[in-house]
Amino acid sequence: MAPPSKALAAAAKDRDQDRRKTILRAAVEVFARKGYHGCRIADVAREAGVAYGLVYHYFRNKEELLQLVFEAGWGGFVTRIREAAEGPATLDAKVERIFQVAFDGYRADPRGVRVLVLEFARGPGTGEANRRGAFAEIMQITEGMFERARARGELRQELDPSLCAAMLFGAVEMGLTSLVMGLLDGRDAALLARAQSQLADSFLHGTLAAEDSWKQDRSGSRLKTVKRF
Amino acid sequence: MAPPSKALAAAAKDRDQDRRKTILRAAVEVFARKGYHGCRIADVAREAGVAYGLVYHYFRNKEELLQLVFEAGWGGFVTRIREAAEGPATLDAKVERIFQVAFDGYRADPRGVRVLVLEFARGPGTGEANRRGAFAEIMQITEGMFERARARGELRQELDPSLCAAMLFGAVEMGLTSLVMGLLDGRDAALLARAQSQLADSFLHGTLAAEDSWKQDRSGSRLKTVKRF
DNA sequence: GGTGCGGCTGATTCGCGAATCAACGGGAGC
DNA sequence: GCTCCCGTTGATTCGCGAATCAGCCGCACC
Repeated sequence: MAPPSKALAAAAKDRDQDRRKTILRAAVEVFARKGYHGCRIADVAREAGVAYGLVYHYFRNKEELLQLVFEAGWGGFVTRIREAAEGPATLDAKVERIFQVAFDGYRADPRGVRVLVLEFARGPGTGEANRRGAFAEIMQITEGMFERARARGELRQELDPSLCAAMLFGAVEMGLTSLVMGLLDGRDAALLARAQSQLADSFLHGTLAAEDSWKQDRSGSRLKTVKRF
Repeated sequence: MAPPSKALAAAAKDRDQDRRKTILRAAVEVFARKGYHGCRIADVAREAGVAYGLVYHYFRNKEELLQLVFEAGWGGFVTRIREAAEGPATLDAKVERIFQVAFDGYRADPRGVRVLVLEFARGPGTGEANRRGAFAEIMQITEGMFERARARGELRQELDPSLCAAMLFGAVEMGLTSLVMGLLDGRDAALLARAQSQLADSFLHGTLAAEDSWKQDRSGSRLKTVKRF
């Protein structure tokens, strides 16, 4: 064993990290329940079961708390999305994987996703730049994915990759928003799975380049193909 | 002419309404620029060129200001969406019309749309109930549209109308968010038109029931049609 | 048992901004 | 020209909540 003082220091460090985790967890909880602007530091402290002042012992201020919650959740998400988007798989597999990642995130930590969705891209305040950057980053990754797919002929030639990215994340975000707002029941696992696969499927069959006969059906003028019956 | 006192009263009422309009306009401007929480009443007053206290002469408090901005913008939007969704037109015409309505709104008043998009569906605070209700309302209208379309065979049978509604508004909202966040250049009219038509087109060809041969291609198991090449 | 240290506490301070209100002024009516 | 009314003003009040800080335990070490 190491000298007692060392062992103690290590233990202390562990407890320190535990405290940080506890408080961050509490922050997620409270932000999810009342929103960033709708809660007080006191609420976070109470939720964590610690004294008011201790929050300031571990974190500089309220904004840093939000920032860290944000980074923790978003960072993992971006990593997974990047993995999904940059492999050698086909476009449809990648898109399905992206929906999978998003919904798995929700399954694992609905509160955390709630904070990300609700406080995301929110109006000016410290950290706006960060979040705008985070948003831009993921759009860029996805845009790249669509660009490469288009070059390979997997994506319809006439589609703009950046708009595809916008639409993809629109579908993801609104799907999650429906959960977060309670319009869909997030506890119903079957419903979740169904939503995930349907969103991916609907998205894909609108953007995947056709590989068979009906391709020329739409390669012409795309807009205003109004058909009555 | 009416007696002078009557005429004056009318004129006064007009000026009153003008003031209200001016202040509301200023509020939209300031909310768009700094966000609801990021601005002071003083900012609104300065923008409107009136004294601080006058804002309170015309409006009960800051929240009422946001509420009215919200109602003005959202009310018109809902009305137009309802008109679009409830006519006898085909589903694809309706969907195109919905994108048209959303983008026209942006063209007419980007600031107003920015406030709606950024402050919309935001974390708890007064008016949450209102906004959740507004959100639910438009989802419901759209869901109804998809349900009827499905009954008529215009929508793929296996799709859930409420998820279609979520996806549609996801596409709309994220398209507008891209504009609002500056990822797309909102001043480029051609780009706007292109975005509008592409989003509608991509959405439709993923959800419209196929009317010709390739239908059976996808009416079977929808998920995981991974094709390598 | 004493001592010193550091994690922890929460009453206090401080600043900000929403909301108030007493007074002002300019125009209408006499 | 005088007066009264009311839209308008902005200094002031008030409450809230972020951030501070002066100590208070409890524990390790002696």
